[in-house]
Amino acid sequence: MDEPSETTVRAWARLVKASHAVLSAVEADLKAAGFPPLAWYDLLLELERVGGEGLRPFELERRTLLAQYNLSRLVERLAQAGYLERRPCPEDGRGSILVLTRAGRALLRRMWPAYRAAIEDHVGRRLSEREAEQLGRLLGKLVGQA
Amino acid sequence: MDEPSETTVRAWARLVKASHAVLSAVEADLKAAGFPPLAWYDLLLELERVGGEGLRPFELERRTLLAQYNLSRLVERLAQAGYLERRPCPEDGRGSILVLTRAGRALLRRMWPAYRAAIEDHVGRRLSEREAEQLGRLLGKLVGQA
DNA sequence: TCTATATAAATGCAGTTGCATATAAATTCA
DNA sequence: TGAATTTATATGCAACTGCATTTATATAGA
Repeated sequence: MDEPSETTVRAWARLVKASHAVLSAVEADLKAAGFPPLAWYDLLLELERVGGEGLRPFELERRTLLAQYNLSRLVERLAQAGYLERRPCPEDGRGSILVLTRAGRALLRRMWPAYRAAIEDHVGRRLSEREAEQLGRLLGKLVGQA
Repeated sequence: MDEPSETTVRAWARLVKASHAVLSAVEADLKAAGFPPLAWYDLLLELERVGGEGLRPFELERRTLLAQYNLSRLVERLAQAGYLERRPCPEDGRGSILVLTRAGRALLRRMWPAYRAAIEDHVGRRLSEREAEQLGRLLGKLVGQA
C-alpha cells in the first residue's frame, strides 16, 4: 500500500512548513541574541548529558541524526572554538572521545535562557499543555518513539 | 512569560528530530528514484496550482518560505533545467512571471508516485487516520493556520 | 518634476553541506 | 598469521546557503 490519504498528505505538508517556520524562527532568535546555531547547542547538550566520560563521534552521530561528515566538521568547529576537547581513545585507535569543556558548559548555560524563550514563543505560546503533549506524542510515533 | 513547560520542550525536541528524520528519509527516497529534491517539487507545484497565469518570484517566496536569494537561485536552476519559463512582467519592469512548462508539469506527474509512496511510508504508515488529522491540526497551529 | 525612498530580483563572497573517497585502525576468516 | 573486509573518522571538491550589496524599477514627497 503506497497511497497516503488526503489527511496524511496534509499532515506531511504541514510538517514541512511548520518545522521549517518554527526552526528558522528559533534559529533567528538565537542568532539575534548573538549565539551560535542550534546544532552547536544540541551537540554540546548531548555531551553534557553523559558527563565527564564523553562520547565517541559515532555515538553522537546516532543521537543527533547528523551525517558522518557533517558531524566530523561540526566537531572540528566546536573544538576550534574551545567548547569541546578531543581526547585519544585508548580502546580504539581510530576514534576519539569528545568531552565538553568548561567553556562549553558555560555556553550551554548562557544560551538556555534565550533558547527556552524562543521555544516558548514559537511553540509553547501557540499550544495548550494538552496539545503540546499530543504533538510530542504524535511526532514521537514518526520516529519510532513509543 | 518565557518559561516553556517540560511538555513544550519535549514537543519542540521531537519536532526537530522527527521533521529532520522524516524529511531526510523522503528526500533520500526521491533521490534514490532518480528525482530532484523536494524543493523543486514544491516550487513547481505552486506554479501548477495557479495554472497558466504564473506567479511572481516574490509571491512564491511567501508560499514556499524560501529566502529571497535562495528562491532566486532555485528559480534559476529550474529555468535552466527547462521546468519553468521566466516571462517579463508587463506591469512591473523589475519582475518576471514564472510559468510552469510542459516539461515541468511532466516532472510533477512522474515524481508524484514516488513522492506519495515516500509520504505513506514515512508518515501515513506510522499514524492512524485520526492521528494524522490531529498532527496536521496541531502543526497548523504552530504556523497560525486554523 | 526631481529627488528620496522602497520594493523586486540578482549576485559576489564566504561559510556549510553532500558526495565520494581517503586514511587508518579493528575485525574476520582462510 | 596475514590478506580481505568492515568500521571510525577525515577531507577534496562541487553544489548550496546566508549575508551583504548591487541593479533596476516603482512609488512617495518636496
